[in-house]
Amino acid sequence: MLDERKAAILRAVVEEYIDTAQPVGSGHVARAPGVDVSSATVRNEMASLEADGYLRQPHTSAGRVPTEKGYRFFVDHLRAPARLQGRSAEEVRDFFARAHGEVEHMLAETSRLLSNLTNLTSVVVSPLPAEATLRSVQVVSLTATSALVVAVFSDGMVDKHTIELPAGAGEERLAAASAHLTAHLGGSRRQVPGAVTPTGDRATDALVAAAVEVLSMAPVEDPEHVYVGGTARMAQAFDAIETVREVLGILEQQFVVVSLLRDVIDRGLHVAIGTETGMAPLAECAIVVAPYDLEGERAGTIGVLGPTRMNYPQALAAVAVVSHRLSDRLTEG
Amino acid sequence: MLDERKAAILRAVVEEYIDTAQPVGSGHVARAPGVDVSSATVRNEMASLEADGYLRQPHTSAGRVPTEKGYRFFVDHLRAPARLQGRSAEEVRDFFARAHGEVEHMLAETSRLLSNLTNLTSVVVSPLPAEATLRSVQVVSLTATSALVVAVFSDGMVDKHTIELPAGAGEERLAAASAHLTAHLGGSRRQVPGAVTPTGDRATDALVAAAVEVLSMAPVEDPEHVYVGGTARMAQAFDAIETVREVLGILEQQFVVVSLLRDVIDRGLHVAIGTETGMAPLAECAIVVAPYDLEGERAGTIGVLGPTRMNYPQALAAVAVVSHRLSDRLTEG
DNA sequence: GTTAGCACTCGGTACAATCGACTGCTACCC
DNA sequence: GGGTAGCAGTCGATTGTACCGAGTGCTAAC
Repeated sequence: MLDERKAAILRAVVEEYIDTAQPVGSGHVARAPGVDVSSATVRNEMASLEADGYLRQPHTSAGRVPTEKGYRFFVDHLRAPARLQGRSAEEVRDFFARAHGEVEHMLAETSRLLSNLTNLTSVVVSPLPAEATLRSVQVVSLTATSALVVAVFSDGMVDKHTIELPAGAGEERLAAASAHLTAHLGGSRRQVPGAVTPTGDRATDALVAAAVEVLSMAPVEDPEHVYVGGTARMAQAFDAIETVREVLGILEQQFVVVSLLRDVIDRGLHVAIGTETGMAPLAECAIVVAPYDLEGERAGTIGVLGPTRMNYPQALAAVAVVSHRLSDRLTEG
Repeated sequence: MLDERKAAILRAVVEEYIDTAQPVGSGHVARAPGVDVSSATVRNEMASLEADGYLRQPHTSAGRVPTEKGYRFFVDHLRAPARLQGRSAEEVRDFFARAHGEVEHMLAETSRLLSNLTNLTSVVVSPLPAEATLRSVQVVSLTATSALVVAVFSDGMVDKHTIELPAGAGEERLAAASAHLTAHLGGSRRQVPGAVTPTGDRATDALVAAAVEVLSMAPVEDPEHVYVGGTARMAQAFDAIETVREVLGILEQQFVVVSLLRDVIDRGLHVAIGTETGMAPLAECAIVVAPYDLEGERAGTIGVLGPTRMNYPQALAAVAVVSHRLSDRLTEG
């Protein structure tokens, strides 16, 4: 553990570096509020902090830069939980006041909001629909030989799958199949049972079986949705174009992004810094995440992604407030 | 119009520049196949091409670089319509052979395919559903006070909207409303009429009216979908990070992207180069687009976006082949 | 009309000198 | 003993200079 003075110096270095992106010298730190010693003393302490792995010197005769360990200490020992700035708080309030429409639409907009608030790239993962129950199944003919199986879940999600129409399936059979499916599958979870009791009518049963088949393989087809916003801000954060390219490459792989966020949450973290993310291309990035609830249950995750020298207090505050408000909005609306 | 020799020289400059991204000198051009004159002659011709605005000199003692006008001439006078490379053609065939699932899913995958084929950023705009007719409307209760209105269209698209449930709307009323809505709206276009003949039952009519209201304002809520893929490749194309940032900023505004593509198509173009795109931040970009059909009607648009020095023959071939195959797949499947 | 040859231009690179923002260390002070 | 002032030293960044080479325009010869 660091004594109070070392902590204050480390804090000053991190804050200054976040602000300027330049190595921080002892002079600047000595001038910082909360540090009331001379630059010489600061130098001694910084040498000690470097020995302990909190700081790093890009080269002799340069200032210090925080290491991952340094950032980690910084976020673990933030003074106040940090409220959102006046303007930003207002923006969030306005947003949720006029938020409306379907869940998907709102999540997409939320991603935009987060990105605007933090000036970082944002990620919103849609709810894991494990908790939702099936409310209705409808088979609607499209052409003479194909139909659409539409399943409505209690959380407002809709799954759809095209099927080939078995021969001899008239409108009345479609209606019968729809009614039968809704009656027998209604209330079940996303994982639909593999078979349903027969209706007695041969052609209807063929329809029902086809519908059940596509419904039961739903999870493969339709993974959780990810809304990524503000990728352009990634290009501002780094001046090495190669880094930008790598990070964008990661962001394009939705599956990777989802498991990244889930992984961080599962480890009980709110912040993952550099290699803590477990992904090599994100060595120079950090993510700040928070889960959001739907009807009291953990549903999805929101987060922001930026350079390790992001403004952590601001990002934490934004993510926390938005996840909170989003939870409220989703369960009440 | 350019004589044959000037055209050959211009072509050589463009091809070399696309390949190397370096200003092209007279020596390289003289050595190019199809140009059988000395470098001195090439110099004279290049000076003339520069005077006519086809080429540009970054500085006095540098080689030449094509201008927008130069690229334009190049694409307008391509020798062969250019088939796709062996490997790529195979990739496209494989893709459409195993393509399956819903339209949305296929379009998203198509975007990935295009991006892989061309090594550029790709854009796929989903079909304008003007031609689709309404097949079924279903009102499904979610909670005690809210329900979901699910509309199924003949092209397999599904619209959904949550509504507040009027008091006293039991399951049987929901069913009645669903049946009534399907009966009276079935066959209509995306633009739903503002009112429907009453059923005679007060509570059911309230439900029907609420459903019709959200359905008729559908276009505002749910604009055409855009699938953008391979944004990471944008970061490879430019070394000025500022350019990357601006272009990514554009790509995040779905509405802008949609109207950009539509605008190009409407002008009867397949390629828009630099300022031809009409967007200042895309001054260093070019786009190659093609419409695709659904049941014989123009439906949506696909395209690629890259630097003005992209490989036009390859991009044109890829976009053409993919749009063609996609049209086939959509109308047959 | 084409081409060889030549003088000239100018960006890029390599190298040296200088500058300045740092550091570590030592000596001194309370 | 802990804190501090002062000083010598380090090293990236900047500036200046010389040079190289790719490429040009022009002229004279074929």
